[in-house]
Amino acid sequence: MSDADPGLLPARLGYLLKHAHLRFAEASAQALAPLGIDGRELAVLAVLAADVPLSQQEAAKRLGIDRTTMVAMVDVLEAKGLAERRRSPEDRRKNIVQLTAHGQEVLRKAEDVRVDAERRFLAPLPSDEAETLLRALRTLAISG
Amino acid sequence: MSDADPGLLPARLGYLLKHAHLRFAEASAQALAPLGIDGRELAVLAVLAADVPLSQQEAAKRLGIDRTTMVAMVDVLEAKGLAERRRSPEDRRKNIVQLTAHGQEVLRKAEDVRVDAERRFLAPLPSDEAETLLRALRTLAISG
DNA sequence: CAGTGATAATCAGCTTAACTGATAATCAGC
DNA sequence: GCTGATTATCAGTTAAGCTGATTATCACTG
Repeated sequence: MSDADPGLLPARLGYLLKHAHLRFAEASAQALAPLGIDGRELAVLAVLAADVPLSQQEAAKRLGIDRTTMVAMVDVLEAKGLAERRRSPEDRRKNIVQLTAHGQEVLRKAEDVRVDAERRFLAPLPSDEAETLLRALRTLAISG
Repeated sequence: MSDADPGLLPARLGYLLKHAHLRFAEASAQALAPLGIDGRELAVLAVLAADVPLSQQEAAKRLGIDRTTMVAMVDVLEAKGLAERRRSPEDRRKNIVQLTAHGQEVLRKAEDVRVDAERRFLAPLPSDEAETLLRALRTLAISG
């Protein structure tokens, strides 16, 4: 979606949140493209890298995404050789999903890329304003 | 999409922007529901209420949405009796879209509802923080 | 004033990201 | 060993947006 003419819209909170997100998502996607993943895949990789190995449904819950969406995400991560399913020995209904060595490597690089993309995206703001933005978003996004 | 467990995610800008937007969109949709419109329709109504009458494509540009999306939006607004198409006398390719009396009435009420929904959504923030948030979002969303 | 190219609205169809609901395998408790 | 819950999966649906083609109209050029 392209950007609107400036007019009455900049006053609308919904518009601002939506377009700030769209802009960041685009910047982030561009930055991650050389690594062959997108922002959603990075988020899944990061969650799967938790100290404790997670089943698909546990990982989905941590990410706030649907169980069926997680199936598709793991499908693509597996196809890219970044993660692997294996049946849990204790509960054979569960798939434990773990990063491959390659997946860990990509995650490491991708986190650097993400941090840098966030820094660049926030660069137009004075640093105290950027901090306040993050704090406010945390309040609003996380059961605020 | 439901919310995630708090964990490493709150640090991620993309996650915060996305979920802040989702939360507000939901609150806004609920608040507007009694008026029979959603946030996108309200935005279109507001743009169409501009002093100068607009063609579909002009309105679409101001909103930053696609021309074909605007066709569908005007379809539903017309079906709800909130707006009307008429051929422009000067350029018969263009549809001038104008609010009906009912559309203006709904717009007036809906703007009050929106302002109130924004106020309530931002209520968890100290007021200086809310102001900074809006300023920062404006910078980031509008060609920042 | 006929012909050519651009522009406005529309339509059909595609894409993406999410969802719901159903199914098969497995587990836990009685 | 049954019965009911839970896991992953699949099929199909929804929503918002897009692209590309079509039709009508306009503006310009010769």
